[in-house]
Amino acid sequence: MSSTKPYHHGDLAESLIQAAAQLLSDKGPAQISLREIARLAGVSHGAPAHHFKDKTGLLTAVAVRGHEQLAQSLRNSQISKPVVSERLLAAGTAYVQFAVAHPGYFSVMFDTGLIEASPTYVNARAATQQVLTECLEELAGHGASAKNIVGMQTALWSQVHGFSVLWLAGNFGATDNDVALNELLAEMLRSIEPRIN
Amino acid sequence: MSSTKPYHHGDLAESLIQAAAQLLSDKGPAQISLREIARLAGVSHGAPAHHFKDKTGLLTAVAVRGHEQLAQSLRNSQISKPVVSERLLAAGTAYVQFAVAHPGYFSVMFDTGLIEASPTYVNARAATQQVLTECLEELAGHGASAKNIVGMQTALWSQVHGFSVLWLAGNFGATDNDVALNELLAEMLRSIEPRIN
DNA sequence: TTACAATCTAGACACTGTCAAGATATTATT
DNA sequence: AATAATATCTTGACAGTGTCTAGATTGTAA
Repeated sequence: MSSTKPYHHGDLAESLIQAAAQLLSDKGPAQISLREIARLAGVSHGAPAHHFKDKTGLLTAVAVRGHEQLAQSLRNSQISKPVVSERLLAAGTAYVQFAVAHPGYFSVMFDTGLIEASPTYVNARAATQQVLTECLEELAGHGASAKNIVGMQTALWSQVHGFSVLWLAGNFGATDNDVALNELLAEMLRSIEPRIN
Repeated sequence: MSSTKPYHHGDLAESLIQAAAQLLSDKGPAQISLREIARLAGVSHGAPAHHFKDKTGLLTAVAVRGHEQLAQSLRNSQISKPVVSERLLAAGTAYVQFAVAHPGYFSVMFDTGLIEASPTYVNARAATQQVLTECLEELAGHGASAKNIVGMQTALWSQVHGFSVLWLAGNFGATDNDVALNELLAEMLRSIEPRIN
């Protein structure tokens, strides 16, 4: 029986990313340590160094993973919504729902003080932004100018990002009330409309 | 001449808040230590404990100070703008300009992982929110319902907060280009309009 | 003047991130 | 198949951190 764990882990890099995401979700970026992540993954405190340059490197990998998942969520949100205005609402809702469902990932995905602007990260972040851009570009056929698109993407992105941050920080009341969240979010997204000029 | 510094500092609490704000602005919340703040204030590493419970307590005091200043900036932004739509634009611009001008304060003002939800802090944060509410309430006389006000405040706050966060994180390009900031911000605020229903 | 309290220093502790050296396992080469 | 080279992981060390305790210094009030 003696199932002593092997000296080599198998897929430690992946385990570390998942352990980090778990702890980030539980305690937030300010309360986690690299050594605790290693303990949760079942390895010694020095092991992570062979897969990630340092703590920042690991958190950057977590951020990249988060962006990949967020971009995918945004893409999926579009498919079943043929109407443009509905599509914007669906994408915005998907953005916020991702942030609330994965606060661990979300907490590092845009924090330049915790992560590193590596090419991989910059690309992953740009991919997320690209989905939002595509989402807005369809409005061009409805009278919006190219310059107007920039302002509207900035508006949509800022709005759903700000809502996510403020919600997670408890500025809109209890953070675990999904019904209240969806109501307030819909209320917010309904309270404005794109101005085509 | 021997101007040896006195054993008692004089106003250490205030000096610690300012030293913390300085370092927060320079290096961000993740890279600062309580001991370094104490060194910058010219006292030993144990001194802060007599004025703030712990590191979280000091950062909370910084957050309170930040909210006081932001609320004041928002109030000042309203006075010279009699037209409602202009007033919203002025308040939103003031919010973002505060965030960019005082990134140290802004970095802790909404971070529940770094600060403590003390009554003082909650009150200071509520005061900021109250200014935004007053800003929107004037719209009620122009056809907006009370329920609609909630959505619109959420929209305005989320938008300017999200813009601030995304800008500071470098998602809109260089973070030190004030001209580009004001252009993009105006473009964003112009790209939507309140929907009165 | 003398207690008393407030303020600050100094030392200790466990914990952190990172580095270097060594142990163990896998892969490549012959 | 035997051996060399590489990748992976452990262990120990180091300075730095937050926080606690005890003691030194100063201000205040009786």
